[in-house]
Amino acid sequence: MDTTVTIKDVAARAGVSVGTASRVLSGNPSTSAASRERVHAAARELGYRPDARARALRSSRSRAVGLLVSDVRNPFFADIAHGAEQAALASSYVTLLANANEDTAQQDTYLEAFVTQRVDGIIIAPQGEGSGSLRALVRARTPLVFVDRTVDGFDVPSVTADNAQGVALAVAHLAARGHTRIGYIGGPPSVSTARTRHDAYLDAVARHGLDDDPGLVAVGDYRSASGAAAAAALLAARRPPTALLAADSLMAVGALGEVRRQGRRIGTDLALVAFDDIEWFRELDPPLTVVAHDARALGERAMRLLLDVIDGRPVASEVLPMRLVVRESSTGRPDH
Amino acid sequence: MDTTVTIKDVAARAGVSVGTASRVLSGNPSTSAASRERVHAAARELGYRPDARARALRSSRSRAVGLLVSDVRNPFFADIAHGAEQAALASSYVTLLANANEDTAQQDTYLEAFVTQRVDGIIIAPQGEGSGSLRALVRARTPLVFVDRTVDGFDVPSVTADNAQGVALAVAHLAARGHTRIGYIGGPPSVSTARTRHDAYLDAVARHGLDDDPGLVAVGDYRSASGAAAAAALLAARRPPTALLAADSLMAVGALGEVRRQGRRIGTDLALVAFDDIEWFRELDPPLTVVAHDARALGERAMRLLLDVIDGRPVASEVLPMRLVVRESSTGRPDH
DNA sequence: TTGTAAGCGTTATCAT
DNA sequence: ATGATAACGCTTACAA
Repeated sequence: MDTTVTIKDVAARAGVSVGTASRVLSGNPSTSAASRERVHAAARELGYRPDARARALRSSRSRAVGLLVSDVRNPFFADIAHGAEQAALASSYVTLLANANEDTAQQDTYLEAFVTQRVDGIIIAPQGEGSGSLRALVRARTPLVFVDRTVDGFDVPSVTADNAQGVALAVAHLAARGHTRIGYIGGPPSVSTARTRHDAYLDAVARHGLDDDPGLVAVGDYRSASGAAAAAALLAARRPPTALLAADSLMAVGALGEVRRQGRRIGTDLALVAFDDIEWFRELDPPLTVVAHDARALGERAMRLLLDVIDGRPVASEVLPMRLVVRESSTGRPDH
Repeated sequence: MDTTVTIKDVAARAGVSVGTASRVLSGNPSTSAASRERVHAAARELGYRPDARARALRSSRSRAVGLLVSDVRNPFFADIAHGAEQAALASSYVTLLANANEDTAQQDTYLEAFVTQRVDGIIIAPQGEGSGSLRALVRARTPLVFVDRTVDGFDVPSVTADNAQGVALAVAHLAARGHTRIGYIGGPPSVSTARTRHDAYLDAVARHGLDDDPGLVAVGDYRSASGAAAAAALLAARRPPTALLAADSLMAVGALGEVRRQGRRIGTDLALVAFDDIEWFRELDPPLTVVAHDARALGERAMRLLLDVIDGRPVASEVLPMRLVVRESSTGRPDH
């Protein structure tokens, strides 16, 4: 029996009007202790569950927010999602998690779905340049927050990591250990983090007076296979690097595999530093040195920012620090 | 300007009644070519986005489904979520993804949220024994499907993997390579997959006439740290195992780390077989032999099943096969 | 403090 | 095929 209990049933059982029932249930102070008592009792007995959609329709607040990440299967974004979700839950918001799957078309599909669902706001780790749907959202003044990545020309509050600092730390660490030829495996130029990290790499190389051979740079797409390909390209060069810096965890894993297939050993033959601290990176052989950001905090802060925007509070973008975690992949003695 | 375009605006612009506009927009055949033309044009020009909440309120179908996984940060569940989401999208359903975070209380919180949102159905990878909320859902005849795990005493259609077969394959493989003492790192008994796998292990050990020493079994909680602890316990035994079978990917990673810390080498000193094929398992050193299931297919099939239930079509539970992927972690020569 | 009633955006019923 | 109109479950003026 699909007997949905409505507020009407609760009111009837409590012997009050629906108006009173509604006021009690939504915490309106204009209620007597007596009716509060009886309404709550009735609701409990009937197993009443308010209909969020009806509520939203009338009050034009859905208490639902959309979160669009570029790839849920990337542990980094899974952590962001986790952090954001927990923060939303704490403010009794529901999170609709969508997965763009590194695909601009799917990103737009989901943005449309969010609009259709009339979410109160959206957090997005944007793909490439701003799509039409994204532009439309900004024009419609939909509460919006960027997380991890940004898009040029969009005036949207964001929570990002200090990527430039992260790269600087990594390069300084490798330089201090005597490396002068640091190979860089970058991400897709369409993503803001990839651009920032690449620039920071060039900058740090110059500042430390290291080799700025363009052959030391290879570009991937933030996926495992591209990291392997990039590593292969860098190592095949006439004068190969003695250290590798990978701009993303999955590409680092790919590079690791490629190096092993070539019969060389990370940590001793070749140093490796990766972005993103994934839980199991410390379990690899050898454990990986990483430039880490707190992905969970990133998601949490982004959600708080979004709720501020929704409530009309003033907001400012945030940049979270990165830190270097040194493990064996970069401390074995390089063979040069 | 928060100018939300409603169907009323569209109707006015098209010069028809809202009834006609609604019929056109929702594909009702009782419409003339002329009005179809004009309504669609008006909708396009105005940038009309139907309000899913209002639609759901009136039609009592939300075209939204809930998906509750036990841990989004576990790659296995991320893959399930991905598969389910894609299948939902193909039938123009929206997926609300929630994360129980291996916590029964949060599981209930989200189940409540799903009810409040009036989703059309729910897919769940259940925690422990059936909670009150879960029981309430069954009683209310909410369309429900279990994925990966089941709960005893609940008559709910499910999509699971053939865990018994998977364990049998793994044990047969190790037995064929001469191992007689296979250490087993099991999951929490509160989870159905853990129970099934444990039983299958005992069964296979008996069938192959291997050592059934109770000291060869250790129990973890499907998280990395517990895998390390379990491995430590097994290896500290008077007569340690020559091979390890881990009932979960994260515990396998933990075990890997522990073995390395003890200065022993997986593949040569000790064989290791893990459950779940994670993308980067093949990049580990050595690459891991796994018992694999297609997590994405699991999610996809579960979603199809759910949509069948929602539409009142007859359904039957499905069991997907597992397969053994042999890599170096189990093929190095064991030292016995 | 409480009841009454309008209305949120949409679909469904019933005439026409 | 189309137009009025009621209804979905809820919140919120407005009166009382």
